[in-house]
Amino acid sequence: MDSRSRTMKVMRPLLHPSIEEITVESILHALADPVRVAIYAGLFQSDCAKNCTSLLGGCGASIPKSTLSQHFKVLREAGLIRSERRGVEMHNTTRCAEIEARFPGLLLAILNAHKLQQERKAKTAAASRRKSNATAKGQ
Amino acid sequence: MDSRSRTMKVMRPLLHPSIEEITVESILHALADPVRVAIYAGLFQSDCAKNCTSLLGGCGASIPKSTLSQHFKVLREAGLIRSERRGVEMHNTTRCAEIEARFPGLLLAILNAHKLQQERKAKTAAASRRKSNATAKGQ
DNA sequence: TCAATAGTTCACAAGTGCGGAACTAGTGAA
DNA sequence: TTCACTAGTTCCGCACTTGTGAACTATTGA
Repeated sequence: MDSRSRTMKVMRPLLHPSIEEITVESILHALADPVRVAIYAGLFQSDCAKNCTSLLGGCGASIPKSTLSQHFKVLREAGLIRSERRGVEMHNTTRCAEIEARFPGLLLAILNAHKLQQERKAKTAAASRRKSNATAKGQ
Repeated sequence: MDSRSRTMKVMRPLLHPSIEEITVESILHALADPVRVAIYAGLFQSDCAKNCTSLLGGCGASIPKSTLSQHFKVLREAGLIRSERRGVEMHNTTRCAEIEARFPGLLLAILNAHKLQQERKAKTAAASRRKSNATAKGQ
């Protein structure tokens, strides 16, 4: 028995569920978080190349890396992404082809709805910005 | 000031978000629970008539009514259903037309994925039942 | 007015999630 | 080999969320 084995935190190998193990519930739960949909949408667009920190900037707010690590874990264990070490950093890819085969249309519908919501949010934000600028000038 | 007003629990009117207030996240969160998708799928199929207890039987396990009430509340406040009192019981209807207009294809994709998963589950359950029957006969 | 039925609210236990600190793991330079 | 650096994970305390029984509201029909 290794004397370190009790206290030592060994990094477990990353878990990826097989396609049969993936459930609708876990997919919906994973994508029910604004940060995680944003991560997933980003991954989906620029497929095949994203590590955690490159998304840190893109997601807007500064998210602690422990939190980000958790988010990636949730996405991974829901079967949405595949992560593998590439040297010092992580390489994340979507498993959208597999999921599309199992649950046709699901991911595209969610991502599309998310996009629509973002566009709408951007539009209303721009409108309220214009409005507050106008009142500022007015004063 | 009503003397009862402090201790008395007044039943608040049921909250229904307007269509603009409905978010993808809240929809996904609401449907990420196996009981709630089952409720929603049941409502969707036999549209325009379901009260809480009629779903109690359909959902399989015996769910406490306080829990069921919470589930309906989550669905309602996510904008997925509309509830109104009809005498002593509750009348729940889906708001699928509204949501379809706002997020096209989302609900159908989720419900379809859920159906696929249920069918698959039923099939594997039947297969394992057959198998255990065969071994029981064998002994 | 009272009993029955349907559903809600409350309180609390149990579970889940966030984020800082401490860690592992890989790399490249001295 | 050793050291510093970077990328990400694990642990743990604390806050928030969820499930459930008990007590309640609301409505109906006798």
